[in-house]
Amino acid sequence: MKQNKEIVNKLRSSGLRPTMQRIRIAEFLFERTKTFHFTVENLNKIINKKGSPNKISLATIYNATEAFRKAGHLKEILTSNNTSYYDTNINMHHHFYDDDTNELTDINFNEIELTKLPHAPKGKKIKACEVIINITKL
Amino acid sequence: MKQNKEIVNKLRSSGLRPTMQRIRIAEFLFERTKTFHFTVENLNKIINKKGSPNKISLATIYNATEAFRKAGHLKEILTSNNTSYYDTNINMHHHFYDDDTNELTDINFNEIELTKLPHAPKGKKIKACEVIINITKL
DNA sequence: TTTGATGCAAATAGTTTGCATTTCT
DNA sequence: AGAAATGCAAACTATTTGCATCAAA
Repeated sequence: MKQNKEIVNKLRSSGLRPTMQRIRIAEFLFERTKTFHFTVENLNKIINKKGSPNKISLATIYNATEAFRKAGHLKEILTSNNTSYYDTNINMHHHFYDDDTNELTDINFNEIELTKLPHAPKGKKIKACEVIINITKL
Repeated sequence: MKQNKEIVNKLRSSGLRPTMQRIRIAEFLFERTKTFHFTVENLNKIINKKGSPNKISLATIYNATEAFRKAGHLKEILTSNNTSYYDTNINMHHHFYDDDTNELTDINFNEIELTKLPHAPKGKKIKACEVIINITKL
């Protein structure tokens, strides 16, 4: 098996066994400079595209994606349709949501300033905070 | 059929035929002072709870909810799970989303202050702006 | 060697669709 | 009458689960 030290360490240090499948998926997702938005179905098509060596089962792709999300390597994106979207950009950032086309676009976190936030209800703590700006055509 | 003038007018003035089913659903959703958050499945259970006179089919509840949303009487709330949530409060406001229980709670508009916003992409205008604060147990 | 991960298929959840029937205008 | 809405079941899509097998620690 090809040993990609960096990826193996990334997995290992998040408590994930570096299996062949996870390594392959992680290489695809994390060895890139530009942010990548995807659904599991997308990822499956790409990973298992014709000519790929060994197929990775869809269930495993779901598992790996979920494991990466739990480990903080992926962020789940809010949408109004019933499909989970993931984002390789785990930094805090916000989105434009186009009401006409249902498309999401990133907004850098420093383009928005939140100066007042409520307290979390008792027994709870704030984990994340996202702003969604709905846009429509003029 | 019981004739609820106010509800009938509300439907009629949004171009929706005031059918028995729509009137019953609309009465339940809109004749209240407190905001109500729901999924179609929730709404179905409530509308068709034991003892209810005539059953309204699930498909009709989906249709009516979507019709009300299109007419601007309901707002769809973005979440990261794969279920559509609706809100009877169509005014601009924000939400806590409890990652543990999947529950939504309103945050008054004035409890959050946004002091800096990006410009809308060209050809688009900002229509609304919402903040979702994810919370978890301590 | 034991713990966790994978693969497959079957199950489930949420939502949509097709079509005959009914209701509104 | 004509258009639109309803009800039901079947279809569909995204996701999860059960379980036997397999790989990593």
